Amino acid sequence: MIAEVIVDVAAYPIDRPFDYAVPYNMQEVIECGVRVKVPFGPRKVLGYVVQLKMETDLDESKLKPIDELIDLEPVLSNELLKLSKIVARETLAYEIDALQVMLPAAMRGKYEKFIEVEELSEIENPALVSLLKGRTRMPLKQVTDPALLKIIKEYAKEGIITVDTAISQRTKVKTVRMIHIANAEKLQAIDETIHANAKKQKELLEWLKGHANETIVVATVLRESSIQAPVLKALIKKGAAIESSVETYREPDAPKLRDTEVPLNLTDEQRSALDLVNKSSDNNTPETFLLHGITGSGKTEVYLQAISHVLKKGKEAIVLVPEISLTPQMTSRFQQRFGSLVAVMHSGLSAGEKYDEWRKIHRKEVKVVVGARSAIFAPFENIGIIILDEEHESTYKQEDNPRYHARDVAIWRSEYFNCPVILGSATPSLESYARASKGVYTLLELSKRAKNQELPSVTVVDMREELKDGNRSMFSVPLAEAVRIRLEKKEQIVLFLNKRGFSSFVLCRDCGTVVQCPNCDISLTYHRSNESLKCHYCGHEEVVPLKCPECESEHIRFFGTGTQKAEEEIAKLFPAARVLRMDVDTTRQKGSHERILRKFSEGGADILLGTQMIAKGLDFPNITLVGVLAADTTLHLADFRAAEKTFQLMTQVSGRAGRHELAGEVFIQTYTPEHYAIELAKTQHYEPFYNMEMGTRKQYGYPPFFYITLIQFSHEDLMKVIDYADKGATFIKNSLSPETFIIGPASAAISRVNNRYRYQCLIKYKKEPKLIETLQQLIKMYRTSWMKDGLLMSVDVDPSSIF
DNA sequence: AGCACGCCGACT
DNA sequence: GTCGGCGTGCTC
Repeated sequence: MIAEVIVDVAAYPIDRPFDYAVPYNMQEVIECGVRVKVPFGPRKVLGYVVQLKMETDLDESKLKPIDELIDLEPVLSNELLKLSKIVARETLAYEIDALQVMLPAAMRGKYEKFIEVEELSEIENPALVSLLKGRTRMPLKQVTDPALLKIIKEYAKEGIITVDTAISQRTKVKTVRMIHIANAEKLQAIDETIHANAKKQKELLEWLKGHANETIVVATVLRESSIQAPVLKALIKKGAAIESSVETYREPDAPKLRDTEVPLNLTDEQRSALDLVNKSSDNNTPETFLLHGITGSGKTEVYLQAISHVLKKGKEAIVLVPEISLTPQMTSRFQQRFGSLVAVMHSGLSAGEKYDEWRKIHRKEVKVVVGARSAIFAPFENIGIIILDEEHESTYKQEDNPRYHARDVAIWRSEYFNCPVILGSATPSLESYARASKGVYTLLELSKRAKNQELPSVTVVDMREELKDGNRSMFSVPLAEAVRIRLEKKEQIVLFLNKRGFSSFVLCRDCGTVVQCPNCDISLTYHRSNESLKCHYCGHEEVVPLKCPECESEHIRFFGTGTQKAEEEIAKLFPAARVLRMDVDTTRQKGSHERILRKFSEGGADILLGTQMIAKGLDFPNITLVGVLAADTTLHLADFRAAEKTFQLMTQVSGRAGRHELAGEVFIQTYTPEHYAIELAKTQHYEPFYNMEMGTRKQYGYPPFFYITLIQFSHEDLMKVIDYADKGATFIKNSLSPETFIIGPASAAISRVNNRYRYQCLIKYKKEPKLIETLQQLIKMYRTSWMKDGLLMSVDVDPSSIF
């Protein structure tokens, strides 16, 4: 028997299956989808069995045998193996990367070299003898002296020492030690053999007698009997109990309320949406629905009941949410409805916890997984529904290899399992809404809020007028007044500012110099906490200059605002207000996210000030005012999705206000109130924005009218990057159809990062059957020759941003 | 990617 | 004379 194995080596010529002989003793147990340890050249590596066969094109006597089976059961189903091939091809990634992304990081191979000595007496070197301490096997990394390494090499040549690579998981299965206590007669018999002096043993034995035939965790036994471990050990030796290790899970410590929530009554709109989804699931059709529901319209309830429906049929469900909204508020709702049938996967879990959640899914102990992007690869084998909440979020696109989009994977899996997909959003991506309009997806509309509350009233404040009136604060007069009123009424306020830190740049008022990063083509950001200037791209950090580095003027000023500065200004304007700041800097610690939100929900603060991360999912009854301090920050990015992102953000943020009994009010401060993304966010009507934005996209040839692929080049040498970018663009031009547009190559928006010059090239196409093949050839040229010259190139099919 | 093999300068 | 520098080439 022969196994095709994809080995854990990400390199161009290795990106294909290698054939291995399956030793006789493995033939009965080996299956596709198990991990194996195989010899590869002079070393041992981890690999995935992707195919079993009886014949090979190679000289069969040259095949090496598989060294070891790492799994007895497949960790990847045939469906996932098939999917990995597609993901690798469509995203132009290595197949090994596509395989690894489907499994928790804990299961990736950890390699450790060991030296093994057959006959210790043959080792004469005293340093090595003392290091071995009588062991015949020790980790090679314990040898630090380079001279000794050389000696080991020599011993290895002579065959006295062998070097062996151990491959293990990064994180092990957690086990607890348990004992099974013998029956009463046996305990009595042992009792009679124990000497009367052994008081502690007698004491423990009495305790054990009270628990005859039971299986108990060792730690519990010791605690409850107040006896030390050695005593128990002695009794185990005498046969009073049998000790064993039992696999267990690391329980994420989030408080779990289970099975306590019941389905809510549905509105007519929710009901008809649910009926359509259930019908498609009953008919086993792989239909994709776009659930377009305004904020507060109760999309989650539709998800919950659609899941209920498929669970009743014995099928499983995957729910994806953006990482940022994977708050306890969201996940506990699923746990309350489905109890212990839910596994949760998010970045806050440790590697071990993620691994445990994965094992629960793999063993079919749960039926629902709620998680971020990578949960789309949950190892279910009978999926009944897949849901992507906030489907427009760019976090569904992975930014490194394999650059897959969870939405594409969801649709592929739904076709395999013949089940529906729900894409849910208040502000769908243009791509999805366009597909729904064309009938590719089925559009479901929720146009009313579930509790019939009014949408909050939105006021756009023109900050140019404020400036003219002499208000140079970051709070306009109307917003400041509104804040003051809420503070008086003891209602809560959310303030949104899409920029962390303090100031965005440092400018000399005499010569106009902006302090730049020495390695990148970008200005430095001022951080108040340690009085430094930082580059957010390469990590460069320097002290704040007191004089302009160009003209030595002392008139240096900080411009732009971040959350840190906003916090200070609030303190000045409203000294009595209690403020909670929530951004990357205040949520770095594990659990701080939850802590801040809990404090706010318990009324521990009046104002929640934050970035992106407060835009979604918050649902607190007492929030009646939302203020967007600067709506323009996302609007002027050099990206075709800038307007869409801004509209989505404004709508999402506004949706935080007045979700319950109290009416909500929203203020949006901007320097460009006439821009349609802001103008139309006022009414929070999606359709007019969609129509407007579609016009722009059509005019400039962007998605959804064209597909796009972005190719980025970078090199330390400006001339070389231009040269290679030209070569690449020319190659693509010559290979693709004449209807396809090649934009560039042109310098990237940030033309230099970390001392590397950046160029990029955009491919726009409507239909391009040869795209993947062409890109494969381009990558081949890059990997076989250009890379050696110091070039870095990346290919991103359907990039989330071209910035 | 690693690792071994192989062919040329500065040291015991 | 040897140790070791990293160029080149292969991995079932």
